[in-house]
Amino acid sequence: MARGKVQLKKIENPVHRQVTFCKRRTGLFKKAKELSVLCDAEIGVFIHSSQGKIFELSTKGDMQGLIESYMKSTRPELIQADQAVENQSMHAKREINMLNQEIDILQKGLRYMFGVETGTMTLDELQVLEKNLEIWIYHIRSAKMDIMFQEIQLLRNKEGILKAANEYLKDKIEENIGAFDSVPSMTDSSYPLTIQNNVFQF
Amino acid sequence: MARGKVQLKKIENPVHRQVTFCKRRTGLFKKAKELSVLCDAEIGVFIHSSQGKIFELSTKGDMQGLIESYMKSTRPELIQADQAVENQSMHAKREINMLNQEIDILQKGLRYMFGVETGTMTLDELQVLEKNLEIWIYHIRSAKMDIMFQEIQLLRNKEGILKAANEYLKDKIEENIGAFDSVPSMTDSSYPLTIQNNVFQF
DNA sequence: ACCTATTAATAAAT
DNA sequence: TATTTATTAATAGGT
Repeated sequence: MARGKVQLKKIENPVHRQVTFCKRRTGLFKKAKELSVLCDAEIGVFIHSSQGKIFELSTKGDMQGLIESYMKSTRPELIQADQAVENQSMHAKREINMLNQEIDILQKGLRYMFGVETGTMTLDELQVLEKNLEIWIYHIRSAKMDIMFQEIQLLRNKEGILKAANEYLKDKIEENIGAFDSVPSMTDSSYPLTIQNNVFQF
Repeated sequence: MARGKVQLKKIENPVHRQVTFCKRRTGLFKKAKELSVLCDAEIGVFIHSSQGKIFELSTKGDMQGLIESYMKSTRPELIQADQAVENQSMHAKREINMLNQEIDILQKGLRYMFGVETGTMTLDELQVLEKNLEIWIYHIRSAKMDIMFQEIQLLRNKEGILKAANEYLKDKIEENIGAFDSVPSMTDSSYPLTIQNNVFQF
């Protein structure tokens, strides 16, 4: 637009190029500002020059905010990813806390077990520990009782089944006395004569 | 720039404004592209129209990359913050791993102490555990006894010292009966009449 | 969307 | 880098 058309290709003369860059950059920014004002738009422009310099214009506030709102409207998934990372971080911290607590408990338990602590423990602490152990023993005895009771029930059931089987067999034998060909074969397992091994695995 | 100057203020007529927006936006992008080609620059432009639409131009690759390199050169601290978050995340994961390993070890130790898995214990295992706990309680009671015995000894010693002090004082008084000027002064602390408080802190 | 009178931008010279 | 000026490019308003 002046004293000769310009070819749309890189200006080879570096001085010439630098001058044009400066002028047109100013012009571009001016145009951007005009457009922003005339049409009530928010515009961000950034230019990386071939010499590594950066020039920027943002018509509303700072470029950062403009970029952010640009990102929000064009790449919402990035924002979500960011939030996901933060959530992950929070979750990790909570998990670390939980694990540390668990370790505390386990360490305390081990120290108790090894008796390492009894040397440096006060009378009161030993008292508390003794109490805890007594409670623990109480729970263990309860568990033992439960198991034993279950086993007794199981044995009673087995006893009932066996008795019924015996009754059945006795009846059969009486029914068929003197008629050997109608005795039930051994492959008839409706009433088991043997108890599965695992029944006795207490 | 044609058929009359333009005032540098928002165009009130919406139709007119929209037309101008369209024309000048095209012009701005064209100028940006020209500048990019002529002067070998990388340019990013984004426009938020008043109607909420977004128009963008990036002369090299996609806007995302342009924004990223823009961020890198203008706000390196943001990139660092980002890396810090990632480092934190990595670190948290490593810490969780370490803690989990520690828990494994501790659990193994506990299991070893009990000689069993705590989850599904059999009657026999419970029996062993109960025995262990009883032994443990026995040790704790021994420790308690030791402490109490030591305290009794301490008290006996204190008693001895006090008795000796009393004897000494009695002798002194008898020695010096009727000669009040030679009674030991209260500042003489060779034989304490008072016992330090902490002696009684059992 | 196209036309064109007019303004704005700017290339080259200084 | 700033100014000048001849020239081109952009575009406001009308169709």
